[in-house]
Amino acid sequence: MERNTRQRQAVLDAVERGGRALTPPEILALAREAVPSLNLSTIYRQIGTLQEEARLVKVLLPGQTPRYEPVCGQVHGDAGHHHHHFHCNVCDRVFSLHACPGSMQDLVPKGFVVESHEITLHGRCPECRRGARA
Amino acid sequence: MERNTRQRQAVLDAVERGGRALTPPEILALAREAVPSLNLSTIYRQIGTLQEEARLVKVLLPGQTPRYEPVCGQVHGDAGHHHHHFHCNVCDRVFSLHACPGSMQDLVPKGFVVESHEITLHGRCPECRRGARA
DNA sequence: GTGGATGCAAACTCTTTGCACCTTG
DNA sequence: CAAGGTGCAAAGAGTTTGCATCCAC
Repeated sequence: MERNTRQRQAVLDAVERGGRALTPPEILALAREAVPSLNLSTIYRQIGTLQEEARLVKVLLPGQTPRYEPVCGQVHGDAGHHHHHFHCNVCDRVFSLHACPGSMQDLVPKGFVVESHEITLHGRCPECRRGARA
Repeated sequence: MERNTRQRQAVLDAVERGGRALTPPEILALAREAVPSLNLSTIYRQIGTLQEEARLVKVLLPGQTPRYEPVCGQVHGDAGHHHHHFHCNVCDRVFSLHACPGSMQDLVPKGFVVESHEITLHGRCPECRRGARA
């Protein structure tokens, strides 16, 4: 599963051009600019294989449909670089953050062992900060 | 929408007896001990009204189906007390945490405004800390 | 007795799968 | 030319809704 089809290239381009975590329908819309016949199931299948190849990461935010972002969108080339996300309450877009407060071991009562953590921030992105877009 | 039906009582009891955040099917299973005819759609409807009455909170963890916990399971009686959750990687149970690191505004680049945050910790609960249960 | 609640089944949304056709290597 | 990929449509999982019946007040 790594044939270089127009569809595969369109999906990769879309995810990279997006510059942020995209939902499958968002990827479809972007990728259709290159390949109008593109189908949602192809998106899902490519998402699957691209994840296996570690070229894409699934971004899960509480209560939201899964999104996907390219692995090498950041400064560090190492796959799966630890980071968190910001969700804009207005435009519903998701942005990657590069800061992390570090260990959360002090948040838990005695006896619990923290192995990992996820932080999601919600608020307004720069674009939506002004301009009272509902 | 606050009639005291057997079904409503069974759902409330189930959620309180659970002692932790439960999924709709888990609530159904527990509540059926009292009312065997109980239907999943009734669970969902009661979940809805109990949330409106602030007797239940929806607990959303990244990539997990929604769970629900009673509002007054904690020390503070005030509804909707801000808290976070710990997910045990071994037994898959979810525990409430009462600590919070506070504002996360310093995690975001300039221009972003943080209005709220969610933190999910993953690891091992005291019970699963030893005893190599898969 | 009346209006809200329930149970069942159908509708919906999101994702996955089966299958015939098409394309890459 | 063969293996794998694509598009379409149908199947699944989880949640919601329409509707006739039932029951708490």
